Amino acid sequence: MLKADAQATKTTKDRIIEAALETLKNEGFAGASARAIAKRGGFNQALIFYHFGTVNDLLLAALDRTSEIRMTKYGESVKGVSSVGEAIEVATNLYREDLASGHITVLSELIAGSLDRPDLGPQIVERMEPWIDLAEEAVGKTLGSLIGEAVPPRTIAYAVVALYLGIDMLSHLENDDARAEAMFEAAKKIGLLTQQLGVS
Amino acid sequence: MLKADAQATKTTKDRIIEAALETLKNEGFAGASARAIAKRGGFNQALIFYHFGTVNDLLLAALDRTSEIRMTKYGESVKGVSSVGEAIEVATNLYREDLASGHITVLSELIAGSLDRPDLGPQIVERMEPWIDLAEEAVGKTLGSLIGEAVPPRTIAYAVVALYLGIDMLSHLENDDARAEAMFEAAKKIGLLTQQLGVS
Amino acid sequence: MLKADAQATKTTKDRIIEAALETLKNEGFAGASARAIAKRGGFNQALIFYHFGTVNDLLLAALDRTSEIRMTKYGESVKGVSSVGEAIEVATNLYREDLASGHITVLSELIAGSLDRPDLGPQIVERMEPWIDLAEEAVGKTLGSLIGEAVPPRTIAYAVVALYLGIDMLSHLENDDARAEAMFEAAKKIGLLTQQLGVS
Amino acid sequence: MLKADAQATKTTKDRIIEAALETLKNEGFAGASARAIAKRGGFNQALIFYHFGTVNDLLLAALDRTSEIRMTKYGESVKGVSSVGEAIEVATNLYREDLASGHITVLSELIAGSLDRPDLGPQIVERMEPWIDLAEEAVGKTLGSLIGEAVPPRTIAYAVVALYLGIDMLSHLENDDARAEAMFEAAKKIGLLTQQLGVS
DNA sequence: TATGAATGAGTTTTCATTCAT
DNA sequence: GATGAATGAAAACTCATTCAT
Repeated sequence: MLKADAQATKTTKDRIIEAALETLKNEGFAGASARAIAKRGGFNQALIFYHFGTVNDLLLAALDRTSEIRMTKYGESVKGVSSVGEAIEVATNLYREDLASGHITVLSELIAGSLDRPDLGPQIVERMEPWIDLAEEAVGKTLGSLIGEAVPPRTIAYAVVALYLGIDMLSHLENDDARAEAMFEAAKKIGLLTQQLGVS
Repeated sequence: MLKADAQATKTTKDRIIEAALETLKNEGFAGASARAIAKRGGFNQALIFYHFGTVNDLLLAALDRTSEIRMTKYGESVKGVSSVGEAIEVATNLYREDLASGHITVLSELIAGSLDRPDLGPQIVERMEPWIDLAEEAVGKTLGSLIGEAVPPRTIAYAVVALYLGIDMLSHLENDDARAEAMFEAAKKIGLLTQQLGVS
Repeated sequence: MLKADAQATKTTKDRIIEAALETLKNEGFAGASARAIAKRGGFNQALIFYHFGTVNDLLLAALDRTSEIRMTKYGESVKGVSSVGEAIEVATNLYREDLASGHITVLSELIAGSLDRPDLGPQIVERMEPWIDLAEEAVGKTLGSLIGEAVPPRTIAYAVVALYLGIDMLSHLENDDARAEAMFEAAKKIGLLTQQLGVS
Repeated sequence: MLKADAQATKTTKDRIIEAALETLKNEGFAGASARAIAKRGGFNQALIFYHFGTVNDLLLAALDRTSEIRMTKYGESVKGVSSVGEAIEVATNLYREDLASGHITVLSELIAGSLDRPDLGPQIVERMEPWIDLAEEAVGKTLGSLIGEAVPPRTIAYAVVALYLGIDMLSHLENDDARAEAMFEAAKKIGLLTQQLGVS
């Protein structure tokens, strides 16, 4: 197997994964059938099964891809954070990117779909862990002693992730990110307040 | 048609709606086919189309039913709230009921499914408005001037709803409400802190 | 449900079963797909699943049908048998009918197919029992003391059934029943011989 | 191409044929797809088409292989036979080997499958001839004048082959060779009887 | 009001086979 | 010789929906 071959393989798998991601973002879990994905990607349905075995496995591969990309960006962004204000700014920017790219939508659609396909559940949980770890790290960095003592950072991280999911769903539902923007603006203000008060 | 007939009709519609809710809770949007609903409810598939026209319309009727029930409880609970601490306690209790009853799951499944069936979207939005109104009312009652001036109550209400959705999804995904409980416990502590600090 | 309804139902199921039998006879187990059966019968594929659930279940229903018809004829024919000569004549006639009607072919195709679909096996075994019982009865009636003491009638019955299966397969394979006829002729002669010798 | 190459080729062809035989024995004709065979043998699907052109041709090659092996053993065993008793003993032993090795199963699965793939039929017939010849030879050696005059040995040979096929199918169907054993025991007794009576 | 029957398009997945390398 | 990739057709089965009764 030459390098050219390997690249060709990767390219096809990539095309399939990308088509799966696009389908998930645009038609949701219930619309992400092999046929729909193949049509969107312009390739033969059977290729999905050749390369991924089952639709479920393709969907998980798509989640992996999306997580990986997201994780890289998140990791970089979190590094420089040290205050609540910065954290909120970073979170806002990341969220905007996520909303635009559809990363969270993919996640929320898969979570919703996991009710119908129970074997998806544990695999999604597994793939979310590093993300929550990262959120926890960021929270730990910025949270002062007062709250930090009262509330474990991991719990806050979890709440942040939950909030992200919820905001993304509502934004998609309303086809409008005005409310999301309002929330981030509010978060900014609250962040400033807490800093002034010295709470954090 | 006598009253008895009308009641019989209502009873059948009720059975169908209940079966739809159960199916939505247990198998998700992707699993809520006419066949699956009819099987769960023990009635003929065709009844769904006779009474509701399409599966989509049944699903919306189910959302109506669930919203109505929830709204009644929420309205009652919100009445007596006047402090942040009380609000958090009430919210915690309501959430526990919601998680147990599956109300929010129905909602989040429908929101996720609305990507695949775009005509669902606006109708869900419409049905969510009163709920957000209620949350806004509760927030307005408890939020002090400081934050209240900085952040519109409706935005906070929106965030609360988003958080609810997200927590419910994660709890279902992990098949474990430990983290949700930890969040509510944390909220309680933060509520106490803010009261002590006089922020709210 | 009126009688007309019941009959209409029965008629459709009948048509499906008959199409399945024809397909099994003409295209074998490997060719008896839902599509092929529906095409032969001139009805919608989905009807098979509506009425029988799975293709396997339809195939078993077809075996039931064929067994039932065969059993009736066999039962009548066996009644009047008392000597080896008569038994062989009856067996010859029955075999000719079976070959013409394809009854045994259906059976042998299903047995062959049961290797691929293991759950078919036990259900075929079950359906064969009464047939072996009948053969045993016939053997018991005609076998004299000499052989009868040495060999249990059921074993001979089993051998007869096995021979039937084998002859049918070979006749179909060669698309020629000359050899089967030669065998029955030979059986006749041997029967006469044994009678002359007083063996049976 | 060197001898080493030729051998390598032969080895691969052998591996494919062996995998085909195993698949036929374990999953039947309907389960003997290129994919299933390749998986069982641990080689690439495409090799089947490279070496044999079509799946059908591989299946026939497998039949050739099995026939060849069987023929060698049968030929050796038949040589020493001279009485009915010996013949039955030899036949019993050969059958036991066949059942264990699956030789007859391969044959009966292909015969059953030939209904679906008519071009298989004549080729199987062709491959069976030498086997029937051998059975005829054995029958000729042991059958006395009395029956021998009345019934052509070839007809008896044919019946023996048919019986073998039928017994093998039933044994596989029931997953139990008790009845086959009972038959051979019975054959032994009948053989003794005929010898005592001087029939053969 | 209710239901069993029916259907055409859809679902996931496997099929035999080809092809470029 | 061998292989990974690719494909169009076919597999079993389900979908939402309609219709006659």
